[in-house]
Amino acid sequence: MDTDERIALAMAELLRKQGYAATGINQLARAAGAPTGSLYHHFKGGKREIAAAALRQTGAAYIQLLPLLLDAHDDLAAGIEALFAQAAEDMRDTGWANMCPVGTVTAETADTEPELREVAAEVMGTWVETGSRYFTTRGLAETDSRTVVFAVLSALEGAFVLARGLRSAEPFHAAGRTIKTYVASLCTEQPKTPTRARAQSGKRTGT
Amino acid sequence: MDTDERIALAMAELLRKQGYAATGINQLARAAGAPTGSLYHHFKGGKREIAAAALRQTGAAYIQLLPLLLDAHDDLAAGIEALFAQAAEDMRDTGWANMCPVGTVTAETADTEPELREVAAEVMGTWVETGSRYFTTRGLAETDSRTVVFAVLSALEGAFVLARGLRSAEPFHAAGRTIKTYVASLCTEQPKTPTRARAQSGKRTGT
DNA sequence: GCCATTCTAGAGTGACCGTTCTACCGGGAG
DNA sequence: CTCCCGGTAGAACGGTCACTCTAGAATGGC
Repeated sequence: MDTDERIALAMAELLRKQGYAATGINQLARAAGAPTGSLYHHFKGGKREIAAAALRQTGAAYIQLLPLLLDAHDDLAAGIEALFAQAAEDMRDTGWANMCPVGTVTAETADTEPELREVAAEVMGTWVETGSRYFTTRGLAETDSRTVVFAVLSALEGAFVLARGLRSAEPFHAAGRTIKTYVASLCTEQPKTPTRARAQSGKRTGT
Repeated sequence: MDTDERIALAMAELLRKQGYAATGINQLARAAGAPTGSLYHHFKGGKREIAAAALRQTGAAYIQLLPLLLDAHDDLAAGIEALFAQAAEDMRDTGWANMCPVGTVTAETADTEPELREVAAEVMGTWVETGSRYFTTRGLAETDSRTVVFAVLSALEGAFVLARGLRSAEPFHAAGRTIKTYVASLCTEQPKTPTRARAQSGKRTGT
């Protein structure tokens, strides 16, 4: 694996566990198996640039999970509920540590580190864009797709926080059930096309 | 105002803007208008104890908003949508800075500061308990109340993060609409047949 | 062989961290 | 008056911070 990637990956791991301010460069160096000097050789911008790279890397990886998990379900609403159940399981398996670094970093640095906030906004923007495009391919109207992806992301990020604090999977299940109901209500509103059994995905029209 | 309260209030303000690790004792002393020594006189536990007090204070204040905002609406579902709209407005008015300190601190310290995580869990616990009790008085079944309060809290905390990063109120509106639909479905549904193709008995505004 | 470049390695630097310490102030009790 | 004490004030302390600097090892072209 590329050294840059290894550093960014280690940073992402630390960010989601303890946030940006609490993560030290020396701690990162230890975690990444690289001396301090190497960190600054690969990322001349220092801690901030490493964090930015970590956010971008994580953001790209996370959004891929959406079609990966949802394509397995013909019923979109049920798929979304399963997605939340999966997130809950991951969270529990990692000892309630598996926060999303983008959320953590955004919450603590939006006012103090403008560059990181912009990177976070960029990542979230791709989430919304990619996600709403996917939901459109699953038969939702464009405005509904956007609403659903915002609802899913908000509920996920929030459930991460609640679950992390309470050490309970309940937030995920509640959020999943809620959005499942909403998506189901959208599907029944348009009895035109049943839209069932469709497996094609990944094909995207240029923007 | 009591000095202890003033310190905790200033801490809460800093926590929700920049989190726990990035908030220094000297910065807090400046913000609270008290010298370092006074801080340690009032809170022998230092930074951690002040943060704990801030979380408890904020938590108690926040949960009071729930009945305060929802009692104004006869229609519970509409009230919840209004609650999210209100949160969006506050967020925008404060320059997208108005995070919930409980969420921020939980996200960044759950693994590194066990005492703070426990305080956060205690606060969230009272939110769930108080909130579900309130929803029960509004006519929801007990299990539904619990689901709704978890969904509302998750969506709110998540929308804070998304909105803070994107500087947009859209997450709040999407989350509000979703939960409104869910609550409406709880109020109107007593279906004997699981037919989904049929329109629900209640009226639904398209939006 | 040579040299330049890339990357590793970690000691060094000044600034700031949370915390502790000492000094000081106002006022009630004797 | 003196003594005490809750509270104010900020200097001092050891430690850690992000970052820089210098030196050495590895690599590729000639």
